[in-house]
Amino acid sequence: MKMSQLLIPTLRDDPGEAETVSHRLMLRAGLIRKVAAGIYTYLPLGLRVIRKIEQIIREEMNRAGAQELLMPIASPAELWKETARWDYYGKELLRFKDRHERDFCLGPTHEEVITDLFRREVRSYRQLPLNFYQIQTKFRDEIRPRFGLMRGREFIMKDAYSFDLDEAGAKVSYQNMYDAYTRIFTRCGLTFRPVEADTGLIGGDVSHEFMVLAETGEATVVYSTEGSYAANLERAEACPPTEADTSALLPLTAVETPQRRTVEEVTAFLRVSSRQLVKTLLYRSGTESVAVLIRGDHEVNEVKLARLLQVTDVTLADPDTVQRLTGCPPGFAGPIGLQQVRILADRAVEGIKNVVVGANKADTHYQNANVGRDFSVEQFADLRNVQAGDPSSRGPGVLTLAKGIEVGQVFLLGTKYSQKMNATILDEQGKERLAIMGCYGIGVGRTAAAAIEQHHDDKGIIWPFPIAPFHVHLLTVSQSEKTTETAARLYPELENAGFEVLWDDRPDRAGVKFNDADLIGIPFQVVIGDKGLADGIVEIKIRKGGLKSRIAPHDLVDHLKTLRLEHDPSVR
RNA sequence: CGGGGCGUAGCGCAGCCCGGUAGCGCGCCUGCUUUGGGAGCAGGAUGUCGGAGGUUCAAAUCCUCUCGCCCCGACCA
Repeated sequence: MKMSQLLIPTLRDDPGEAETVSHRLMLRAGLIRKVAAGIYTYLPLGLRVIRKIEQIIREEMNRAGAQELLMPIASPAELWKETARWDYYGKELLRFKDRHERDFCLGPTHEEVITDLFRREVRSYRQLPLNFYQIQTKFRDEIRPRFGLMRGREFIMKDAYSFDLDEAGAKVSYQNMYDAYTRIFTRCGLTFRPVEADTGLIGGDVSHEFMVLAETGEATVVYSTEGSYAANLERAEACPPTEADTSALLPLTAVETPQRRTVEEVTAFLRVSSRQLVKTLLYRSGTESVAVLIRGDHEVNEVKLARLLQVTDVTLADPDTVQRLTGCPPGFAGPIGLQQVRILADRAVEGIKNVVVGANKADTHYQNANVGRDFSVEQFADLRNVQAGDPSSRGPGVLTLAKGIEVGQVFLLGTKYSQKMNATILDEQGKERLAIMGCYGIGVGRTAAAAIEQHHDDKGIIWPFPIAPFHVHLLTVSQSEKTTETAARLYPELENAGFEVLWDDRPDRAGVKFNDADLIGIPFQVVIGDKGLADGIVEIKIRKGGLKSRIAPHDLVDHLKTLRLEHDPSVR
């Protein structure tokens, strides 16, 4: 295509609204424009990238035996009420009424709609397994959309749903999708890592997230230095302490700790290690309050706590609630004499002796408090975030933390939706059985953003070949007839050889074209100008690495074909 | 939801404190020259100064309300 005829509004200055690399470059390279917070138009160049990623997804989903369909964006409240997610989903679900005052929402995900389809249309186990997918616009009214396509409110998602007769079959379907995702992200040129994940609002039993490792990632990934264990921090299991504290129990003593509230202040004041302090945090979930005991150098993992309590979320109690439950202001809560609430504790608290705890009295702590002797704990559980250097809970090695962008997630749902919506099928004995489901999502725009996060330099984007908007950026750097004629001859030759070519035929100066080309990041740049033609050559620059070579025009196509073998895995 | 910041030409910004009727750079349009890493000269167009209300002879500027956007946080006692 000719650049003079495409809307590619590149920007010379960084737009003020963008901070992260991918957001900035997507705006500067003319891929997207914002319409409202978290809502974007995909410009021609951006859409080509999106379509490339979608195509890879389609090919791999089809190869995995999934079938494509397309569900509506708007869905009626009735379906969501069947699963109770009409209430559960909260403000993220964008609701509206039609002209008859009937409730609708914009689909943030499509378990309800697909399960409804399934229960109406599928009767027999003979039709299973089934896997449906769509690539479609989703809407989630996020609390804080940010970073361009990374966390939008409206975004393109590939979602797939599998239906099996039994657990074993569902596991095969799950693994099948796991493998397809691995192929998809590999083909997109991403460095990623599948990690064990929490299931959140979608629900279910088993889940993995596909994380692209990048500093700007919003998720924290935990992985073992030597073993294969990897998990989202929300999920990562902490090992119980291995060494038991064998110290003799010392007598409990109350000490004054005026104005010392935080772990730092109290431990500094009492000159003890933060490992010798046990903090008492009060949490609320719905109507219930619980106290959580955690070692001073650890952090509570609220996802783990919520799962233990079997609720969707927990929040730290506000100061008034703390005052009411403990009789003291925040900073001095402790387990000794604490009434009215259940006391839960992280496993790391179980074996330590002679600890510092709050005294439930302003400006006072206890020293040498001991579990069993001075207070009791209803249940010990894994309730903390793992830390770098902790031993891996499975396999060898210690844990390392890194930031990651979640580009895909797979869930084994079990019967969560089929049960609520009564999606049954007849088995060999003619008995009705609930379908076992799985669901599988990929953020298409986020995948593009993640690719930029991983592949860029200070000049601009460096697209991996398979998802680049074009393969070859043809730059004519003179306006002479000779140059134009050469380009006009090479352009169709390249296209006939299977290259997608963007020809910068604009009457701008060379510098402008070079800078735009580097910004846009098409893998191969071909420079045609009078200087080169006088020597009988055109120039090739590989965007990644910047390697330049000079080549006779009639050898260009063959040479690029050879280069493509190196850069495009799909032609290997 | 809480905190902070920002809304002035397509983009990046100045002007605001101290009121006097809007400016700079880039981009855009015309012409000439130039033409291999963001050209030069000359001429030109473009703003309801986010919106509403108020104060004033006079408001981008002061006051009140409101909308939008960006960033951080959402309580670790």
